[in-house]
Amino acid sequence: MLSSVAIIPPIEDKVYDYLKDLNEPQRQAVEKLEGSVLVLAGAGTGKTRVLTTRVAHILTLAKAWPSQILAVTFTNKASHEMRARIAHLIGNSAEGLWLGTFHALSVRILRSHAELAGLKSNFTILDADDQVRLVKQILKAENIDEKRWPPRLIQTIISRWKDRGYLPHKVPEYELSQDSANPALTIYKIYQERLKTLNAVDFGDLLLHCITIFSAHSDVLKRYQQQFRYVMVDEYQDTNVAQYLWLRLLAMGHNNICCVGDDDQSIYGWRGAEVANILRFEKDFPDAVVIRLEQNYRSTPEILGAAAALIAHNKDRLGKTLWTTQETGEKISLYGLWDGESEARFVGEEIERWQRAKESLASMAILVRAGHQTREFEDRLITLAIPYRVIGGPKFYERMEVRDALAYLRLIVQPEDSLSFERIINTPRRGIGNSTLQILNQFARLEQISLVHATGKLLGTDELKGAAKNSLRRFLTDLEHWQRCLQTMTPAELAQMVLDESGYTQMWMQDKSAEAPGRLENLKELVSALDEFQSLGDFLEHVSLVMDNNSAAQSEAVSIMTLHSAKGLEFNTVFLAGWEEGIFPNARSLDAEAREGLEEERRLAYVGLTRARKRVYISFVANRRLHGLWQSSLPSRFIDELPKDLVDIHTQPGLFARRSYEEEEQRIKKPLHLSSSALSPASMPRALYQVRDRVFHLKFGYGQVVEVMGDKLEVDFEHSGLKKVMTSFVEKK
DNA sequence: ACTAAGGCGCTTTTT
DNA sequence: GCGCCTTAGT
Repeated sequence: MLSSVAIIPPIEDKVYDYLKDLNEPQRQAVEKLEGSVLVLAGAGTGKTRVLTTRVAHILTLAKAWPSQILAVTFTNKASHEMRARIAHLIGNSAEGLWLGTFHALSVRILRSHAELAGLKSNFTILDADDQVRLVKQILKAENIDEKRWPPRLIQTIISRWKDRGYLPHKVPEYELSQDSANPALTIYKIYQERLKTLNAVDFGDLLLHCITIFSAHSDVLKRYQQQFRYVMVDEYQDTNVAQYLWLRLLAMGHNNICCVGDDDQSIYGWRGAEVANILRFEKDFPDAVVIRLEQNYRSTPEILGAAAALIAHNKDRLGKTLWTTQETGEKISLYGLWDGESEARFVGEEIERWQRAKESLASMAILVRAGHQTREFEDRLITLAIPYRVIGGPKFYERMEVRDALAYLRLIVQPEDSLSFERIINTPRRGIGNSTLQILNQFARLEQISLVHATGKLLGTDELKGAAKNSLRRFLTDLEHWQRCLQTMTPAELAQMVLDESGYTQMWMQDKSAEAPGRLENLKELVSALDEFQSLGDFLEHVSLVMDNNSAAQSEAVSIMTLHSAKGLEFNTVFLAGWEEGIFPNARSLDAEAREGLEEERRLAYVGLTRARKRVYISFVANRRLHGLWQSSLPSRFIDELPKDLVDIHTQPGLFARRSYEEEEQRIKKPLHLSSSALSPASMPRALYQVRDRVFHLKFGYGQVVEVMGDKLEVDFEHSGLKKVMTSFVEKK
């Protein structure tokens, strides 16, 4: 397992060149190799550079072999980037590094000790979609009302528990007290059992199984602890508890751990990330040294000043102040507009303006809070014939036809994978309907065997009737045939054959819909992607872990994406659109845990601002169509948090003349903003409200009318409780 | 077993 | 406004 690659002896006068290019704190972070180090790296301060240089430094000083370095990232993209940059610094002597995402590294460990977790080493990795389907099955089997307990919700609860390191028997009491009827824990237990029979794991399990193995088998743990002399972690603010535990266990041997992160850019709390991990670092690692990287190499002083003032409103932060030697630049441009359409038109015009000024389209980005907001901008850019790309859209491996094809392949490699069986047993149509599937499922459950196995057994009985029986027999014969070909054919050949023989290709060829040609195209692409792999197994693992977006960098195009996907990127010109209360900060983030939610939204705003090198536009509108209904909206409170002297306001005073958000709430009776004018779509004839009506409010979210008092309503909001609101601020749903 | 129509819900997303 | 998912109807 240890790499046998020799370290190339350093050429004396070239050795430390890489240190000369670093600023003082960066150099400290690179040279402080022993003990625990937390590098607080603000946006644009060169954190990737520090990490890669550090790895290079360890290897150059021959402090460790590549295989003794564990470098963990959060995304595949980041780990590829890091690998490339290390290779650039020191050449191929970096081969053998344990560099990858938490999940990829966990798979590597888990495959070699699968039996200790009750798995076979060819286990499948389920994605979120598979998980939901599994939960759904369990809900059905347990006769639990799917309306009351949506599978999606249960899946999220289970995943959050896993994020925090809770196996079913470890879920603490207080987690359950909320609703005594909450079936999540019951489902969780069954879910884990089902995973075992499926010889499958979900993403959370990858970490948890490792932790369990390490805790139960000290010899295994010790081996890894001795191996990893130096541990490095990128984006530490995004780690969850399970990842923290995993790291601690592995780093405890030599106690040389270096975590790089930025608490101000922690935006994945809703996914289980714990800012607390970074806030507590000094307590968790007692001898810890904290190094702050505060010199920013990206943005103008105006942008940094605005970002700093904004983020200063957060309480839970370690605090740092970004500075730059850059010359004065442009102020933040703030635009208030009438509605979403005019906002899109405005952004389009500015893009054209900068394009004429010889700015590259690729250096511009439109950042929005939620995915659905991209559409208005897409529409506009299409009419203007400005090339654009939407980042983070539907991914190749998430497309229906690709998932179907993968299900076939997974079933061949791992016949226990009953989820895949169910997915494709009637795709294309084979006359296997719900009733047949029910019989199979019942039998499989009873006998504790896989669906494939159950099908085989049932074919020898009279349980199954004519047509269904025949096509099932046919399917099993095909499957066996394909399995035999595993040895003799290349993965690509096999896949092509499977798609043809199963009738799947034909199914799409006969389909007259507009998407069909594209789907066939995708299937072709899938087959050709297989060419690069030695075995089907290798490929399937690649797919489940490395859901690479593969959006080949089309050169000249404006980027449109959510603020979340923008983290880590930078652009000359950044348009921050839709800065309105309820949208950004988003209403749903506010109601759950008001302060934490708001602070995370503010960090998102901070991430947005700090993406820009030269200039930032912020825009908000007075009227927005949301869920098909017109809503009047207030400018985001974040706008008030920007220093007035760094902002150019291009807006009628009426649209912006507002002191503070709280004041506005008080004065809600005579709102100043334009939407109260008679021309506003929001003031068009309004539905009369009745008790028990379901309503939506931009700030408070969804709720039910409790009392109607003229133009005021008392509403019981789902997350914010009882509130009195004006009818003009809610919409009937 | 399959299709068409109606209801509901609706932030962010990587692994 | 739209897409997904369930249900009812053939």
